[in-house]
This record gives sequence, structure tokens and C-alpha cells, in this order.
Amino acid sequence: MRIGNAAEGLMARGTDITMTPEVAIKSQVADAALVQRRRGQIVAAAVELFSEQGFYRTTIQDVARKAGVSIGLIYQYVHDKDDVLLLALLSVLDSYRREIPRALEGVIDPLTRCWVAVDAYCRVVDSRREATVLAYRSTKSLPKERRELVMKAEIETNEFIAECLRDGIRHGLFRPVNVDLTTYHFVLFAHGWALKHWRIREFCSLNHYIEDGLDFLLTALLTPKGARQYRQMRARLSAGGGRVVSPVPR
Amino acid sequence: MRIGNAAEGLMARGTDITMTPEVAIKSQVADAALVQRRRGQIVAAAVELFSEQGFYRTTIQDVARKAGVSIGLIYQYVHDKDDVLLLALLSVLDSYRREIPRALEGVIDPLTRCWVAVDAYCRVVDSRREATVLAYRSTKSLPKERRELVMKAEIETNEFIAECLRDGIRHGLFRPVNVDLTTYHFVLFAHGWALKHWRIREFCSLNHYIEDGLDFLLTALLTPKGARQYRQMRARLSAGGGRVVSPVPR
DNA sequence: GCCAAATATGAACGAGCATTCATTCAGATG
DNA sequence: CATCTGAATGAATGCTCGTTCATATTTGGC
Repeated sequence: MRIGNAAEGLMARGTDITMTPEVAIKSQVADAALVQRRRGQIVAAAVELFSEQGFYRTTIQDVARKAGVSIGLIYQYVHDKDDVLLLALLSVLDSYRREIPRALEGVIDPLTRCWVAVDAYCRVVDSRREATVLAYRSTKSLPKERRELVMKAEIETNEFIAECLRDGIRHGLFRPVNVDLTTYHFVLFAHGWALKHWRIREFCSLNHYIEDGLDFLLTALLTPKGARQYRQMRARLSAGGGRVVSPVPR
Repeated sequence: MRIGNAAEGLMARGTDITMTPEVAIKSQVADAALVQRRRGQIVAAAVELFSEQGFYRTTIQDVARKAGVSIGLIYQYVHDKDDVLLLALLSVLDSYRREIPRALEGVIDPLTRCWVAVDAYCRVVDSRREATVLAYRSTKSLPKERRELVMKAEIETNEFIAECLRDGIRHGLFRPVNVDLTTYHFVLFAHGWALKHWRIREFCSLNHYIEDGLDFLLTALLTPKGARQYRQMRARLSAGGGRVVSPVPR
């Protein structure tokens, strides 16, 4: 399963994996712009409700009410309730796939890129914390084929991290570890903020979690050369306020 | 939230958190031994079915059939379907709480204890892989109070790891890291084997996962002194066949 | 061997919910 | 203005379960 330059085309226009040929959730309605708007409404309501109450405890009635539309309307844009779940999950995974590259824009130094990527990952996860947990809860409720779409989206996101690791190794900053496995240490670290938030928040802020955790994981990864550069980077960062910021403001 | 010598009493007799005063799931049936046997049957069937199909897609009918009992009988041992879920989840968490200390029996060296604990954790997770995923999927479906029982059980399991870390730090083998946070790196690593098995199995066996992962995490943790001991331990281990074994056979 | 008491059974009940579809509505077309 | 088309509505339908309970079966004391 080779993934090229992970996810290049996609993020060009709007938010929409929904319309990817593969996903192809049929709608009764022809007007593409309308479909996108309506599905946006529906999915936003659904993510919120599913996250709070879970998929099965949420009725289509609930979704319709929160989205401010009728029950019938939902069925014009979606074949069944499972479709709503798929769209909801993909919208979450897609926000990862958009935010990480956005944070990396213009960052060149491999070590900084690695930091920024994981930092950004943790922050999207935080901004969609409940939804991240939803993904863990509900992906298995999808029929096999649909589930694979979600998995594929996850792999594409991981690829951003993996690429940073490969880059670091190539530059002699990281030890030549197994990239696939190491990627998961970082991915689980980011997801962990959502998964274990109920406990971790008792002793740790997001910033602290990121700094401490990244420092821990990088310690395992850095070569002596990498370690030297890392100390410089940290000095630069804490001089800049302690929070990594993309140098390309928007 | 202080946890003493985590979980001492419990494992004396059978498998049963079920009868802990806190859990106190009422049963119509008086005979305690019978209750234990029947609940065992029911829970075993439930864990299997819930893991496969999810909680909501599994009917009580299904559970009854698989357990080889009638629908009515289940309601003699449990108040409602949610009770079955709680019992199922606690039985999973309880297997962690039993297996880790069992593996640690008789192991004294702090560094080895740390390795053995995480190794054992990964292996229980593997032996109950689907059930571990179930815990992530379904804990939130429990009402708040019940959910807290599950969380408490998880914290108790984590305490085995945390204790190993504290011990290593005390002996100057580990850097003086934040124990609570570091514990989660290890916990997520163990759970990760179940959560991401769909992907990781494509490039990695359990043994490889454990060795590589533990090596990675320990690298981040060890002091120079610890690192020296670690190299010795690894040498000893690989001489012994490469697989850590509890020195107390049973 | 007989009779309570304790267990076990599963048909029947009824609530909850996804999905449908007959109907209404808004705006474009000519 | 009359007509047509595509969107939107939500009451009605029908099915799927969780739960109950009247009844059957087993157990163990005498």
C-alpha cells in the first residue's frame, strides 16, 4: 500500500471528501453547491450529537432538529443513517488532513517540521476532542467497505508524520528506527490527548502535554547531532514565547 | 486519588469484581457460586458478541443463544442490558489487573520489572485484543457512575506501570520524568497494539512490536547508568531465547 | 417419594426509531 | 398568469428489540 506525496490534490477547494468518487454517497438533489451546504449542516449537527450521545442513542429526529431541517430532508442528501456516520467520521479525519499541512507551510528545517507536525496534530485533536473519541468509538460500526475509507484517511494523515521522520533520519538527526512503528508512537501520543483526556487533564494542560511528550519521544529518537540541533531549536522556541507558530501567518 | 499497593485483596479467589460492594449488581438468585458461574457464562458470550458486532447491534437474544441459556435467565442475574456491558468491560479490565502482577511475581530488578510489566500488558491486550477495542468503543455508552468504575479500574492497572517507573527513577535508572504522563506513553503503547492492529499487523509481529517499542520508549527514559544495566539485561534476555518469561512457572 | 422454594423458560407486550411518501411550497419558465 | 420542477415537510408505517411474567422444571429437605 504505497502512498505517494500524501494527499496533494484534495485540499485544493473546500472541505469535501464527500464528493470523492470513492465515497459517492448518492443524493436525490442535483445542485452540487446545495448538496455541499446541506450536508455541511447535517454533518455538523451529527458530529456534535454523535460525540455527545453516541451514534445509536442519537436519532435522525435529533440530527434534523439540531441542523434545523426536517427529517425528510436528510434523506434527500443521504441514503441512510450509516451514511451520516460515514460523513461525520470523514469530516473529522479530513480536518487532520487539512490542519497538519497548513501548519507545516513554509517550515523547512526537518527537526522543526517534525515538532510542528506533531504539535499541530495534537492541537487539531484538541479542537475536535470529542469527535476524535467518536472516531474510535464508531469506526467499527461501519460496514467493512466504508470502514476502509476511514482507515485509508487515517493512513494518509499518518503519512505526514512518517514523512517528517524519514526526513529527519535522512539528515542524520534521528536514529534509523522503524518509521512505521515510530509513527504510531507519535500518532497514539496525539490521539491519547483525546482518548485519555478524562484523566490527563487532571494533571496536565495541552501545552504541557505537547512539550513534555514531544520532548520525551524526541529524546528516544535523536542522534547526538540531532540532539544538538534540538537544543538550539528549543532555545529559539522558548525565546519566541514557548509555542510553536507557523512562520506563515494568515 | 491515592492507590496503595494497587489491588492486593482482589485476586485471592476467582475472577470477580462483579461482587465487589461498589459494583453491586443485584441478582434475583441467592446462591453466590451459581451467580458467579452464570454471570461467567453470560459475560463470556457478551464479550465475544459485543466485540464482534458492537453493543447496540447485539441483542439479548444473541447473548442468550451464545451463552446457551434463555433470555429470561439473563434477567435473573442482571438488571438490564447495560449491566451486561458493565460486567463485560470490567472482566476485560480485570484480566489486565490480574495478569500484570502475575507476570511480575518474583521479579525484583527494577529495570526488568518495568520491561516485564509492559511486556505482560501487551500480551494480555493481545490475548483480549477485540475486547480491548470494545472497551474503547463502549465505555462511553455507560451511564456516568458506571463509567467511573471502569475508569477507576483502568487507573489501578496503570498504577502497576507507574510504580515500576517510580522505582526505576528512585534507583537512578530512569530520568526524573513526570511519571503520570510517561505512564500514558506506555499504556497507549500497549493499547495501541489492539487499537491499531488492523494496520500494524501488516508490518509487525507482537514480539517485534514489544521489543522495538519498549526499546524505543526506554531509550527516552534511561539514565547513563540505566542504559548500562539495560544493555546487560537485553544480553541476558536474548541469551534466554529473546522472550521475557516469568521465572515462576505455573 | 413428595412438596415447597429456587431456578429457568420464552411467548407476548409495547416503546422507540429508521425510513417512506403523499403533500405542500417556492421559484423558474414561457 | 398558468404550469412545471425540484425541494422540503412530518405524520404514518412497520419492524426491531428490551423487558416482563405466567408457567415449567429442578432441587433438596424430610
